[in-house]
Amino acid sequence: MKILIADDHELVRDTLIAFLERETDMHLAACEDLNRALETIKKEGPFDLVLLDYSMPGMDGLTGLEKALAANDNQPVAIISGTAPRAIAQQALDSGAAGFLPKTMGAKSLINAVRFMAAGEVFAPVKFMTEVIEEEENALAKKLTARELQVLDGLCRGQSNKEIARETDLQEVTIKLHVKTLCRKLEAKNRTMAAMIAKDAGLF
Amino acid sequence: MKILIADDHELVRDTLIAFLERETDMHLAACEDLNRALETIKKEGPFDLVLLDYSMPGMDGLTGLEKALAANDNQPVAIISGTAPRAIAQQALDSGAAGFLPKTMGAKSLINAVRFMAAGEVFAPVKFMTEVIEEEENALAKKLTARELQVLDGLCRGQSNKEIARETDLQEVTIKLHVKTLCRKLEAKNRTMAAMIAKDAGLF
DNA sequence: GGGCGACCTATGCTTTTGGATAGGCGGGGT
DNA sequence: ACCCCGCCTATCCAAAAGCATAGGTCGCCC
Repeated sequence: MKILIADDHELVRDTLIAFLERETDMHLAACEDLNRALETIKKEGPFDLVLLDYSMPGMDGLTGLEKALAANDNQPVAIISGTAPRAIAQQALDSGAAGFLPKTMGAKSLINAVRFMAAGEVFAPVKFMTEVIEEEENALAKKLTARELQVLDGLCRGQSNKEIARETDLQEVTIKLHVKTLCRKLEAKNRTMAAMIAKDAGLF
Repeated sequence: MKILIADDHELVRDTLIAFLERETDMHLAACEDLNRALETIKKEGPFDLVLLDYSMPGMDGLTGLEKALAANDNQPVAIISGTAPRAIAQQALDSGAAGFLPKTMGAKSLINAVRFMAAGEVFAPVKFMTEVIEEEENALAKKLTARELQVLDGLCRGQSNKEIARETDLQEVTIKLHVKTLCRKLEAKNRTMAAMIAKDAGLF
């Protein structure tokens, strides 16, 4: 099993290699930026798995991923990152990455993840992928008052102002006011867009 | 490493055990329903991983999962199923399951998944979790004509009828018509609800 | 060739939204 | 005490959305 690791932090490369070599029978290669990685892939044939650091010279977001995938005959290429948020992880997977590894992962889990991806499976730590969603919820939710959230919930269920007014025991005009401030705070043009933004943020 | 497998299909139990014993050094136990599984857990102490079939006598949806988690000192308990849809998988993970294994998984991947979960990670096959979304997309999308999808896209971006009309080079009244038929087909009361339904279905 | 469904347009009408402007009430901070 | 802010209400108006009804083209299938 041939694995290529590309990361500009020498420490990360070395520990990763040391650990994988000790615990598995994998054949490892490493380099410190994308261009060298691409060269190595061309020279030493397709790897069973390529690990790319997300913030590494030459990566340019996810275009580096696509280049590596092309170079490696569409064999598994995964992204590894210490800082990238969950949204990047999702994008990476959508772009055909074999997985996404946050550097916060335990070493044992990492080995298993590597085995997984080399076997052709797609891997992403469920914890990481779901945890951060809650953060976003709060980030958006804490900008809104309790009332506004209540009204926003109504919007997301497609209720009219009148219906929301009945449910909240307020006047219809008041709901209009809240809808307007919601649109301002969420930078939405109208109620529908506000509802979509709330939905996108994982709220409700 | 101690693993307990509970499945009412003897064939599944046997092949699983045979495979895991041959490929790993795990100590395996097996039983054919939830009650026996709970007894085994109590008698033979906490397991490093418990695999529960989702449709097995005594499971009663996910309450069986919770019982097993309690019995096993909150050590990893995972759900394995051949038929359960992705929604169940999500619920299971939310309820504290260590993972979700569709029976369609390859044997090699399965071993890795077992290792993973025994190590305390949460596992779910990304392919499975995202694939099914596409099915739903189509189920909804194929009820709609091309035009209607085009209009629905506009709704989801919070556009007004007029804006959609400009983009599609149609009259505003025509957009109104499509919105109406969309609401009928999607069983929505208004444009906002239609947009939310589309979003929920994973469309756009 | 007739029927049917997707698609487009039109008119006329009511309801809902969205926006502006203005004011009252209560709590928290300076 | 004063001001600001969240919250609620009010009135007026214009725009957008929703609904009904009616009619036209086109392609497909029996």
